[in-house]
Amino acid sequence: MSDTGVDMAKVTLQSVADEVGVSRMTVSNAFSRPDQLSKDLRERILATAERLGYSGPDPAARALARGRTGSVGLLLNGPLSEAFEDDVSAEFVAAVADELTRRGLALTVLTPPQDDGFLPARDVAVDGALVYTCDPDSAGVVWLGRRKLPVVAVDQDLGSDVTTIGVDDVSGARAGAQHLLDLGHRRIGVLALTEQYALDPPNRDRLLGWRETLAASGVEPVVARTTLLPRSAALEAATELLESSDVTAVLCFDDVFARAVITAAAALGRSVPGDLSVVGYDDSRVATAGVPALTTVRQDVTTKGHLAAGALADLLGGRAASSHTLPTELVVRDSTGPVPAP
Amino acid sequence: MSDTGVDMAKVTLQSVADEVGVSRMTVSNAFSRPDQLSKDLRERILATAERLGYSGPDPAARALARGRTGSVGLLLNGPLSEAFEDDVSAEFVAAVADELTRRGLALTVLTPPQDDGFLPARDVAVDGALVYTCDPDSAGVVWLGRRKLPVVAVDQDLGSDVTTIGVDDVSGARAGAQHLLDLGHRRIGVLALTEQYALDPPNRDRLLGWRETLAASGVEPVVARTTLLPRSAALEAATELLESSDVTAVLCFDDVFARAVITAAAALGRSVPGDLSVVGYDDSRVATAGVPALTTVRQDVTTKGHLAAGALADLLGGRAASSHTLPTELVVRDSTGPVPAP
DNA sequence: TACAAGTTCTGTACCGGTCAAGAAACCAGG
DNA sequence: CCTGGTTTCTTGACCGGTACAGAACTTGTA
Repeated sequence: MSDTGVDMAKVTLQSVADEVGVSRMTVSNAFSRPDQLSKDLRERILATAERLGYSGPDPAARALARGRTGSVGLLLNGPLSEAFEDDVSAEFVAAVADELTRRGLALTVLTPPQDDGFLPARDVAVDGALVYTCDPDSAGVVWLGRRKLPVVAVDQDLGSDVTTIGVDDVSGARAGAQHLLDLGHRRIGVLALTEQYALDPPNRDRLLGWRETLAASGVEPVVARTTLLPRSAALEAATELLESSDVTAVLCFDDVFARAVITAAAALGRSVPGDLSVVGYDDSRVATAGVPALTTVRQDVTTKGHLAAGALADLLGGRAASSHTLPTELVVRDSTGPVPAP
Repeated sequence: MSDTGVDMAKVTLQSVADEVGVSRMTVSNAFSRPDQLSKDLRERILATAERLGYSGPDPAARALARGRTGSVGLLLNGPLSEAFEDDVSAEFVAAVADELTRRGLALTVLTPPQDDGFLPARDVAVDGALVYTCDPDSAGVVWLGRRKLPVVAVDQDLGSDVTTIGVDDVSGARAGAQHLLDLGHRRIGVLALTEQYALDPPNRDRLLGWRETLAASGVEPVVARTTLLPRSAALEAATELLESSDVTAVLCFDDVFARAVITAAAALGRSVPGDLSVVGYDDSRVATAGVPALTTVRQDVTTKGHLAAGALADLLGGRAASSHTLPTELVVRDSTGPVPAP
């Protein structure tokens, strides 16, 4: 009966089964559980399927029947541009995707809702999700909770019952601050994220670490705040910080901000590290890409991504997943030096 | 009967319906088509659902019943690291995700297969896919075809029946080459991707544009090849190019390579643009981030992403989608200058 | 030779929704 | 009071598979 091969009507498991003359279940097994039928019959079924233009079990139907989709969500806050255009986030996403693939899972980006009634965190089929520095009260996080999906939190706290992968930012920040103190700096500036990120753990913890350590030496930092985007914002904030205060060193939320401070300093005729010391954070690409190479606090973002993806995969596989706090390490390069002579 | 609110047994549409005393379909409408029932009843249903801990229709089941998942795939080649850690790709992905969200769609990254039998392009439920510079013969592309999914090709050719969003790289490359010729350069080097990317349209077209234009003036370029990763590869290739030839200018596949050439030149005691002219491509962040600012060929990656996502969304919505070839524009900055005196 | 232990394949019961058409109640106009 | 158009809710079929418990045949083995 079957003719051309590429057909007009929809080709389903059933149609292949009818054509071969076996039960639907057997065809299903031919695709999904090869050990359940004879090699001979299986090949016959696969050949017929090929001829009929059947491309294998429909993923959506399979997802419903099996109860899992083969894809996990990644919940990000803010505009995607922030996540993808930032070196550190991008590296994290890449690491997550790599590890997930290795575990047999795809990655679905659960974008924050925009205009209409479509809310990925509520409406897209995923087996679980990674929550990356999101507001715990945001719609996305709340819906994932309602759906009772397995979740792994990254760089944030979602409660003690949620597996969490984090970085010891407080220690990292402390090390950076102590480094400046050791070099003799006492008038120290800080370039952090705006209040809007007050609860964002990285921002909060780094600020905390700096403040604690500086306070222990009786230093009260001059705090300037800015946003990740637009990129020009950091430069403006840095310029203002340098113009309005007489700090001899600046601790920055990340390496990009550190570069902005260096650029701003240069524009004001001050050189780094001669006239001003600058400490970055992350040890991302830009830390070593420019001149001078940045003194910064290194965190292993790729490992963070691997661990997070692995933990979620474990959870989905019914295995236990443990939380981790990754260490940080001060890397001293060329952007910091002793206090300039008065 | 219902007690605590958070229940043990699975809560389905049916259980909510039973509790309220209406048909299952009515509950479905309460969530998916509010205009199909009285406001009063709808509120009662929603309240009951809330109390029972029902978080709305199951996405997987809905996907099967409706025939669409609400998510589209993005097929990338090579390791994800290449896609996400490259500024240009990252910007593209961000633009795609932004536009998709606006259109009520989520984005699923269809990673290339690794070890086991899991192949996202075949096994993950999506409504359509974006194919971004992939080998047309790769498993991923082939499976998307078998599944007869709506597809939009980006920066590559998948046949005339496939909607394609591309960039006029040939013209862009021509402009870059002509610029060097106009400055008087005759010994010109080229830093392209390795043969493995021979069929990659951007690489192919840029090479073509350079060659054509240079040939028209009787110039045969010195071709060096390298890979995107590891990043150090470009620096090595650039160094070798400069050491083994006496080119006075180099045309680069992208801005990152251009920076590598400049760094290599500096290490060899040659300054840009005094001793050597360098032309980048893309006008990405690194083009203006360092010194000197790069003369480069600008392409609008964000628009490319918006167009691609929009075209796919149109296709899924049953609308026609048209192909586009985006223009390029030579941006002359500080990395090119006249031929140095002999 | 006969019984426990594989293989192979089949039946039936879901998975949790949505669609399209129909029935019941409601309302206005003639 | 009857007719036709709405609004509101229900009915049955279907989306395209998978899980699990047998049934029918082979085998190994005592």
